[in-house]
Amino acid sequence: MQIDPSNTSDLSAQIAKSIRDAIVAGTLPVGERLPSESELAEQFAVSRPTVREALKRLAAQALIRTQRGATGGAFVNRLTYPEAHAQQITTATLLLSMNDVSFVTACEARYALERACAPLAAQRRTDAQLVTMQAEIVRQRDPDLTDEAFCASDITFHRALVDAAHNPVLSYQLAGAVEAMQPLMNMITYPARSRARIVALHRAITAALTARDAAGCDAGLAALAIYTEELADTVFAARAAQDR
Amino acid sequence: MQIDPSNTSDLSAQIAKSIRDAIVAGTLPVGERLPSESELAEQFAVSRPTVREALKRLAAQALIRTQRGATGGAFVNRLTYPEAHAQQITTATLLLSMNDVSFVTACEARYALERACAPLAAQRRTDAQLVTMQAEIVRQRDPDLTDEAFCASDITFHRALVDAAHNPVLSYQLAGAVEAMQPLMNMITYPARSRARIVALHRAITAALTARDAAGCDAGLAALAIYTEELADTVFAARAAQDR
DNA sequence: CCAAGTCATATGTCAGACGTTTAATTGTCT
DNA sequence: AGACAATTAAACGTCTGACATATGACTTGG
Repeated sequence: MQIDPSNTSDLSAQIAKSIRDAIVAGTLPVGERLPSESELAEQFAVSRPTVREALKRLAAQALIRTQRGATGGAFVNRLTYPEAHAQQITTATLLLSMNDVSFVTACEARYALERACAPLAAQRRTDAQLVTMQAEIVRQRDPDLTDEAFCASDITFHRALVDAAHNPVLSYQLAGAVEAMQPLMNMITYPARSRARIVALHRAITAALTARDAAGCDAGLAALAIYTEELADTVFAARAAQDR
Repeated sequence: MQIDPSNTSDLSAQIAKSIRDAIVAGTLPVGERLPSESELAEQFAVSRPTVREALKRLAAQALIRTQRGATGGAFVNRLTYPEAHAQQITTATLLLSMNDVSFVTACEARYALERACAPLAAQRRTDAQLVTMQAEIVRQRDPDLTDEAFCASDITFHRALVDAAHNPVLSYQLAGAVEAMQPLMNMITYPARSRARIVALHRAITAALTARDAAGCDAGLAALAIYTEELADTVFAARAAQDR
């Protein structure tokens, strides 16, 4: 492994890229121990702090993990679903919050993705998912529930719906997207949301899933999407009136 | 901004988390310049290399960008779609390659996601997307095309399909997933794939999109999904026979 | 008033050192 | 001989101080 010595700056980025490429290409398999920091420094002909900066970059992406001690070092990390999921959420959250993504765009994407797994969920849902969803519905009917708790329950409900598809890749993709969008959606729909209506739709979706009714599940999600957009319209109209 | 001084290790991770939280919370808005490395070192009561490691972690996630020179420093970066997209691809690629994701699982997720945007694509596709898709079909009919080039063309085709939904959030989510899964799919379907059949399905999908026929588009994608699974069965059967 | 040179600032990099963690090795005692 | 305790070595985590380099701002001369 060597880097371009002519490029005078950002050595740590070059080294990080070099190692990352080796990992992606499979040259460094999962669990493999990288050379020690001193050895890497010698190989790349840079100082140890520079190597360390490169390793920190990789650690931030969960590509490696480090261990101290005699048999310590940097090891190629197996990227787990929870880790990838966490990265997905932060990235998506920042993307949404920093780019003035309109509410309709986010909402549309969220429900399009969620409806994508409705057929699979209807086919494969287990009792565990149904129990989770029903429990969340019970919680959501409690009038004393704070708005924050209602949101959290909503996320759990939809997470169970996604998990019912029993496809980890879909779960990873969708749950990340849904969770990242939820704060945005809540922020906007808080003032106008009618819990009763939402709970009714949640019940309808759960019932469809119980009956393994893919079309019904899809219809429920579609209705939820429409209702959410209505809410957004109401909120935006109210804001416009207030600004006047 | 302060950190827990009792925790004796992983100071750079703590500092990175602290700054990341400030960015996510909006305390540090986009474009804002962070204090200089020396100032941060003083604030957190650590040395400059430690601060630098923390900053490199954030840079690896595209949360900040650094500039050298007199008015330089670390600035909160606006996360753009291309950046998020690139991160998405590396994460998803590693997740798939490191976790023995079965082909059917990946394939199922990929087509479920792609079908999610079929209705929107049928409704909103512009001539530009149709032109792109038709051009790729022409290229794919060239018998001299290498397997690699055929793959690349396939990605471009499906990317145009996704972009036709005209929802940047969907594009970011889906294109990342599709691109990450493509190598896996190609690796498995290479030996058995019939280009003529694939091109025929691509033509059907493009025709449906031209006619703004959402159901037809969905059907075409469904057929492509089924065909891909058939291919996988063939390949796995052949491998099993070879192993005997 | 403009242009060229100088300066200050901040990042990028290096060298060397010390502390801490951890496991393997060694040594001693039962 | 075997088990437990002390030593040792390897590696990461952090610090100090320094120098190199890029770049905008200031100063100065025409």
